[in-house]
Amino acid sequence: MGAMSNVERAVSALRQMIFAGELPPGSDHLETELAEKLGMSRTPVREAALMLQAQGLVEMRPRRGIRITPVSAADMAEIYDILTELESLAAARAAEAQYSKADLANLATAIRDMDGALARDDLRAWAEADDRFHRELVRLGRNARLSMVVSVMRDQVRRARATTLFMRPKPKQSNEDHRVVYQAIARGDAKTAHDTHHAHRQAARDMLVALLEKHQFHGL
Amino acid sequence: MGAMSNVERAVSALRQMIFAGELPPGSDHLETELAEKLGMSRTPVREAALMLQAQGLVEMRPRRGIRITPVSAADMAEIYDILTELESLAAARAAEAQYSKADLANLATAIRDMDGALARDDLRAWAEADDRFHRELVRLGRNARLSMVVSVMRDQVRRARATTLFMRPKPKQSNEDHRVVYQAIARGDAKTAHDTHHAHRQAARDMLVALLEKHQFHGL
DNA sequence: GTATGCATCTGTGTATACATTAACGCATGA
DNA sequence: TCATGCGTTAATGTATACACAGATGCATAC
Repeated sequence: MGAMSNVERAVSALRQMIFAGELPPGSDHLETELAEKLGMSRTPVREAALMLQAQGLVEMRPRRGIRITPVSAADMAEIYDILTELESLAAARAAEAQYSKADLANLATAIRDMDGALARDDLRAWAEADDRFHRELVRLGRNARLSMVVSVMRDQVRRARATTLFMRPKPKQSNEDHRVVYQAIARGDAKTAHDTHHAHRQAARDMLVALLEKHQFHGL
Repeated sequence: MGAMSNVERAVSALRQMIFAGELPPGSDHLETELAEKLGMSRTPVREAALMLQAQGLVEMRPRRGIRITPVSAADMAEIYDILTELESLAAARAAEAQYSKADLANLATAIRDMDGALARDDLRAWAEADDRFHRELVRLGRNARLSMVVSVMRDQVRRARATTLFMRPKPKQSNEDHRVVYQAIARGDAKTAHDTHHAHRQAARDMLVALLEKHQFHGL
């Protein structure tokens, strides 16, 4: 049943609290404090923090506590640059892999869901489906390490998105792009898949960074 | 003096032992065993292992010990794909940054050192200077996260290189490429810097993967 | 000879204790 | 008022203890 160690529990709990904003960016938390809150001893909390530190979600500073890493607009630019390159590579590789329509079903579904969510003005559902599309795209690229790096970066993006989702223009062009990428992959056109996705991400990057800078979220 | 924690000591010591082949890929080691060898208790060893695990150098499997991650030819292909994309981006960004000749001194030195090493047939010195060139290139790209990801990937490459260095053809084209990249950066030509470096890395990838497959280093 | 179950044993996951050392406040002096 | 130094306090880094669970080997049954 409880086939889950305390370390794993601590990792999920801390992640959730960070994404929910319960542990705000820039805030410090003592190991003892978190241990008590999670109902376990310091040891698993420390190990969990170590893992989250490796993913850039927290920083452990001796005697100052575990700090929830703040993410500035400049940081987000860095992150998006990496995402752009790696996801585009994944798109190209996916196109080269000669997938069948069936293999691409998840992609198609995600696109449809985004359309639906957009029609209903349901931005949360849109964001969820968008995430799903990008995750699936990377998976199809068949590079386990790339997937891991991307997922770490995406975690950071998600933190920023929580606050910017309702400030940004409606993602209309976005779905056009997804469709082009999908079709390019379906017909094995690696260059188009790559370049379209690259432009897609770069546009998202510029929009988001501008938004963050404008609203001076210099350390969210 | 000893302003270095046991965890830090354990991390360096383990890294060194891994790179030196003293802890061979695929081998398992109990926490107690390593703790004794390093002259400390299990706690810092565990924490060090956790960090190295996040970098993909070891895997901790309950009750089976700490395994030194083996790297197959397929793994190396994955790793090089990531390196190729991210380093090329760094090259492009470096070109955009309008660096002065003085800023690029380290690059120039590395290239000169490679020339010298090649003339003396000193492959070790060549590899060291090559590493230096690539590290500096990434640094000039000014993306801290990218630098970290690349450095993790490069650690893996280094492990494979140790065994393949003396099997590969003399890296002659290599230095031509470096020179072109350098000049492109110097004159602010991002596209040439990017594309040249991209091709450079891809060629290295293909050569190395072929070499590894041929010699059936299926888990070194 | 092979499969199945059980007992043993050992390594890990976690809690806890403790020494160290950096941060903080206060007092002292300029 | 502000800087400097010292003592106190408290958080961490590390060691250690211990319970649990999974692996291993053996015995037994088929």
